[in-house]
Amino acid sequence: MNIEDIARASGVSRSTVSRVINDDPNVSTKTRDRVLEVVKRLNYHPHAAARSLAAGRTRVLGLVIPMGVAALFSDPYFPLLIQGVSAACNARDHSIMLWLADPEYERRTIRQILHGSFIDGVILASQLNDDPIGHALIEGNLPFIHIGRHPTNDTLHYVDVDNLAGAQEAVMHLLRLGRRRIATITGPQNMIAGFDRLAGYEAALRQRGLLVEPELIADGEFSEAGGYVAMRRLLPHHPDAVFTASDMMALGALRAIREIGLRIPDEIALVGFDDMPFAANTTPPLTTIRQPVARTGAIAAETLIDLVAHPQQPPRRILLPTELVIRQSCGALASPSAD
Amino acid sequence: MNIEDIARASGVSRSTVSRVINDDPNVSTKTRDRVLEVVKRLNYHPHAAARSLAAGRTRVLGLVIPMGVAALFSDPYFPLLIQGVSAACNARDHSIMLWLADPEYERRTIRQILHGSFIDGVILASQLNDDPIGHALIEGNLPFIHIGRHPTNDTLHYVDVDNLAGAQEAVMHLLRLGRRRIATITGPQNMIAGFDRLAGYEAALRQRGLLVEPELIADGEFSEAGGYVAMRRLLPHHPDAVFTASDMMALGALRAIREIGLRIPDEIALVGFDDMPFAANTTPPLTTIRQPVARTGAIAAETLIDLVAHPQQPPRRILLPTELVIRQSCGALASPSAD
DNA sequence: AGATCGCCTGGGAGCGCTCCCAAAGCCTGG
DNA sequence: CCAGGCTTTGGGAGCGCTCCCAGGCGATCT
Repeated sequence: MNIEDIARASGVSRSTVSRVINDDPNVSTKTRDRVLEVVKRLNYHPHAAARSLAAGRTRVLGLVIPMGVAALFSDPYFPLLIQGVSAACNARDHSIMLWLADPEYERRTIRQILHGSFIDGVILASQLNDDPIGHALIEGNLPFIHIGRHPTNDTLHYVDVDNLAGAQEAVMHLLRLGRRRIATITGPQNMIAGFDRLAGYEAALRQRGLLVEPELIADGEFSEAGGYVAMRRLLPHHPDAVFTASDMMALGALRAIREIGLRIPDEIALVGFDDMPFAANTTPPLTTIRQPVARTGAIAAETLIDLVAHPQQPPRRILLPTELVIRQSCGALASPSAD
Repeated sequence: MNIEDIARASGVSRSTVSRVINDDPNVSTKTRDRVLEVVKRLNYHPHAAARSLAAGRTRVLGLVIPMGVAALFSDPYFPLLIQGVSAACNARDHSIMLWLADPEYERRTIRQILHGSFIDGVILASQLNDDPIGHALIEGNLPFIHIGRHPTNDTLHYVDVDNLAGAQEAVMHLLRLGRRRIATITGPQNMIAGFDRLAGYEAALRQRGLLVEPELIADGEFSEAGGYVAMRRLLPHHPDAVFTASDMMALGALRAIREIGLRIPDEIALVGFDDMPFAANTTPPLTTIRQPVARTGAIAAETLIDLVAHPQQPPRRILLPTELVIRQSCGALASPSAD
C-alpha cells in the first residue's frame, strides 16, 4: 500500500496526501480530516526509504559511541544517555541509528556514516579528546554535536555538564566539613570529564589557599578496579577525605578502604561524581555530584535536530548544572539516616 | 556524486557499477578492478535510501528494548548485549536502529517499526513474557527474533542462555560443598530468565532429594535494592547459602549480609548469576554463573540476517551454555587467593 | 566456416515519495 | 458582474538505485 492508494481511497491527489502526512498547512480542514481518516483506517505508513530519497532527509540521527573506551561501556552511563537521546527522538518523530565504533572498523565506520546518507546528523558520545572520528566529522559536511565539551576547538557544538563546577562543589563541601587533607582519584586526563573534574578539585583547594599535593592525586581510569588501585596508592599518605571523579571509582575506593578497616566517614570521607543508580545503596550511602545524564542526551538530540533544520549556526555550547547530593559517606549527616 | 558518475568515470554502465558494488559474480575481473579503483578514488558511497527503495531491503536491523523494565536498563547487561549485536552487524555490513520502546509511545513505536520499512528485521530484547510488542510482531510480517526464549509459543525464533541448567549448576555446586539450607533470591517470574533460574534451583534440590521450602525463596526483582530487601527477608530463616538469580541482586544480598555481620563464605555462601564485570571485584569476589551476553546478541543478529535472506524457516531455538566461575564467595577455594 | 552457447554488458522501467509549477476554485471589492 | 488575489488542489519530474531483459561478443563445437 502506498500514497497513491490513499489518494484514490480518499478521492484526492497524491500531492494532497503528501501534504497531510507532512503537516503542510495548505490543506483545507475538511480534506485533511478525510485523508487522515483513510490513513488511519487502512493503517498506512509512508515508506521511509522513499521519503528519504525524495526529501533528502532521513529523520534519523546517528549516535556514535567510540569503543576506544570499551571497558567503560558497561558503565550505566551509556544506557542513561541513550535513554535521553531516545526519548527526545521519539518525541520529535526521529529514529536512532547506533554505531559502536569498534577501533578495528573505525575507518570504515566513519566513511559509512559520513557518506552513506543514512542519517541527518551525528551525536558523538566520545569521551576521548582528539578522537579520530571527531576529526573525520569536522572534514565531512554532516551536522554533528559532541557530548562533552571539546578542550580546544571552540567552533564545535556540544552539550556537557559543568564538570569543573561540580567537582569544585564536591571538594568545597569536604572543606566546609573541616577536612584538610583531601585526596582525589581522577579519570584519564585525555578525557575532558576527567580533566575538568581534576581542575575543579584544584580550583577548590586554591580558593581556600591550600596546596595541591601531587601525592594526593591518583588516576583511577574511571573504573571500579582503577579506583581500588588508586585508593591503595593514596592510603599511605593518610588523606582525611577523597573526592573520586566517578561513582564507579568510588566503589573501588570504598573496597580498598574497607579492606584496611578505616571507618567512613569518621576516619576518611568520600564524595563521588555522577549519582549513578547504585550510589544510594553503597555502604555507607555515597555523597556525590548528580549529573543529568539522560537530559544531556535529550538536549543533544534536540539541538542536533534543530541544527539539521538550520545549519550554519554559531556554535552551541551548552553546560548543564550539577547538584550536590548529600548522603552518609561525607560525614555531613549527624547520624546514619534513611536516604 | 552518484552511480552514474562512477559509471561515466570508469567507462562502463550504471548496471555494471551496481553489479560491482553488490558483489555480483557476473563481472569480468578487469572491469571490476577498474570500477573499484574509481569508487575508491572518488570516495563513492551508494545512497542508502535509494538502495533500500530499489532493492526492498534496508540492511538495517531494529533492536527493540521495551522499557517496561526501565529500571533494569541501567544494568550492564544491555551495553554488553548491544556490543554483541553491533559487532555482528558491523561484520555483515548492516546497521542497527535502536528503539527504546517507552510504554507511553509503545503503540506508535510498534506501528512505526512494523510498517515504516525502516528495517529488515527485529531483535526483540524483551525480558518480559507476553510483551505487547511481541504480539504485534507476530501479527506483522517482519522477520524477528527474541532474546530470551518464549515460555509458551514454540514457533518463534529465539536465542537464549540455558538459564535452567546454569542455575542448577550453581545450586549443585553449593550442595557439593555441603550446604543444605540453600535459599534463593529470584528474578520476577514474568521474565523468562527469572522463571528458568528458579526452575533450575528447584531442579537441583529435587535431584538431591531435598525439599523446596517456600520461606527460602524471595523475589529480588533483578535489582540491587530488591536483592537487599529479599536477603533481609531470608536471613531470619538461617540459610547456609544463597543462590541469587543475578549478580546485581547478589550485590544487594552482600550488603544485607554485611550489615548483620555474617561472614562469607564461612557462615553463609553466595553464588550469583551473570558474571557481570563487577563480580570479580566484590568483597569477597563473587562465585557466579557466566553467561555469554555479547555472544547472545551477536548470534541473534547473525541469525536474523539469515532469516531475512531466507524466510519461512523452521523456528530457530538456540540455547547457549553457561559456565560456573568459582571465586571466594561460595567457599570452594581453601584460602582467599587472587582471581 | 557457421551455428550455438555462455559470459558480460547496457539501458529501460520502476521503487514511493517530495517538490515545484500551474491551474482551479473561492471570496472580496469596486 | 467581473477582475484580482488568496487558498487549495493536481500532476510531472526526479531523487539514486536495483532488477530484468535484450543483445553483443568471443569461444567452442560440428
